[in-house]
Amino acid sequence: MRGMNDVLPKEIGAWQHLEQTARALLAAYGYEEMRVPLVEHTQLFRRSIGEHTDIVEKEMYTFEDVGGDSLSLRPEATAGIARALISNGLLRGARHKLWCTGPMFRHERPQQGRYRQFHQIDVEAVGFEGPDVDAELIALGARLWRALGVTRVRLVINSLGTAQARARYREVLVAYLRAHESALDEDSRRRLSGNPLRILDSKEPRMRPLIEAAPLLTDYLDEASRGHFQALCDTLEALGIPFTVNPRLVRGLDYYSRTVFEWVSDALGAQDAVCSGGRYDGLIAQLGGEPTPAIGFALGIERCVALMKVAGAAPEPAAAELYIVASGERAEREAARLAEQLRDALPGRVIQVNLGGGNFKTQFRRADRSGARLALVLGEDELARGVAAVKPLRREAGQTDCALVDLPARIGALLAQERVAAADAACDAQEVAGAGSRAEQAGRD
RNA sequence: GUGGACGUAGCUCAGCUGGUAGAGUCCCGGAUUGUGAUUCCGGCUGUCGCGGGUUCGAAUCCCGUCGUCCACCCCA
Repeated sequence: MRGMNDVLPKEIGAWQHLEQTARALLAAYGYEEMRVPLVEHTQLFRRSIGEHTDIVEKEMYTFEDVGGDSLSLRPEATAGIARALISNGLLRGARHKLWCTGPMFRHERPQQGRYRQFHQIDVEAVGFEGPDVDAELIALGARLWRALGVTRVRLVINSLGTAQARARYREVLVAYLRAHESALDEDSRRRLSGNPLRILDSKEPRMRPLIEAAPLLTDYLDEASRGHFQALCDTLEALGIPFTVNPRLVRGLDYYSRTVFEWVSDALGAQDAVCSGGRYDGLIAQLGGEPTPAIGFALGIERCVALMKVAGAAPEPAAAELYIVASGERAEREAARLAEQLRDALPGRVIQVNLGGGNFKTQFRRADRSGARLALVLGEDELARGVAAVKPLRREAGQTDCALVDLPARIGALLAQERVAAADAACDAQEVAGAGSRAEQAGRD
């Protein structure tokens, strides 16, 4: 399927590392996981995201179910979460810190970092009005990058003000753009009536001078929004989180108000936003719930994984630690028994027993490819003597016999030792690589 | 939705102005009948993306289609 990807075992390590890191961090900030359906009534998205947005106009997977209802695969998570809070009666002045993860669907032309089925981690703080929570969400993002070792991201923020302030600005902007209508490109002319603020985001070089001379939303903010934004900036500075204010950052979903932000990277090609969001103080009321302020963001998992790869922070899949080689019917049965015994004694260790027979050559080849640091050898000789041979596979050392009854303790100790050796080797390798890149850097300077 | 590049072995790719497909790697076997990773020797693998057209003859030229990638657009 176009734009739909398989995540293979080779890459799943990065996904799991991201998910586990985020899960732990979110729990530590007091956010609770929730899950909502992949499918909602089409109307929910039309009303929340906005009729004139590209997402609703041309990117939704919409279909009629057997009962005749128009349903859509969710193109984003916030609408579904807002709906869930309303329909489960969870508002009534309550406050919620929530998160959710899963696939989203948009029918776009795929390119780097943009897929038709993509995955997000979505974080929402509902019922919080002040700028303190805006700063907390951004701090959470900053901490996630640090925890993942992702470095090539920077924070861009802006304030859209209240709906009223934005409406006022919109009139001014449209008037300005109409006055220069002949200078607008085709896309911008189309957006003039539907979504004029998005014109400010245009990458068309011809449009640059016009956009730069346009009136700024910042100058039309209401006092309360201005204060809110200033407080956010002050808090970010106090937290030592660098940011830039981009008065032309507008976001493409209609429900945003006041604070909007994006974490962008120069390492992702044209799709440079890894994580972005903003405040949506009016959305819940608009969907029929009690007026409740809220803010949230979505992190693109595929894009984040790409950044982890760039940073060399994407872990390899876990290698085997012990591989059990056995030759002969009796030895194979004994190997299966020993493997289970070792799994009891050493939970968490990756123990693979040779499956499907094969001569010693074949089995040792498999042992090598499994990445195991130790091989346990069980043949007729060993069986007759009541021992198994233990052979290190990753360093020069002879194999030694070990009585079967002593195996759990012995293997446990040896694997611990091997782990230390592996960590040392990795450390050395990193130092060498580090020295290399430092040298390169010096060379460039 | 628009534009551009590209689809040849499991993978990375070569294949000239049309003459019926090749390298490296991987995998398998042997050297070594109880020992991997190295070395040497031998071997397997193809609807040349798919469909049509031009031609005596198409991987090669033309058209269509599907897919991948990149950019516009949009956004995570």
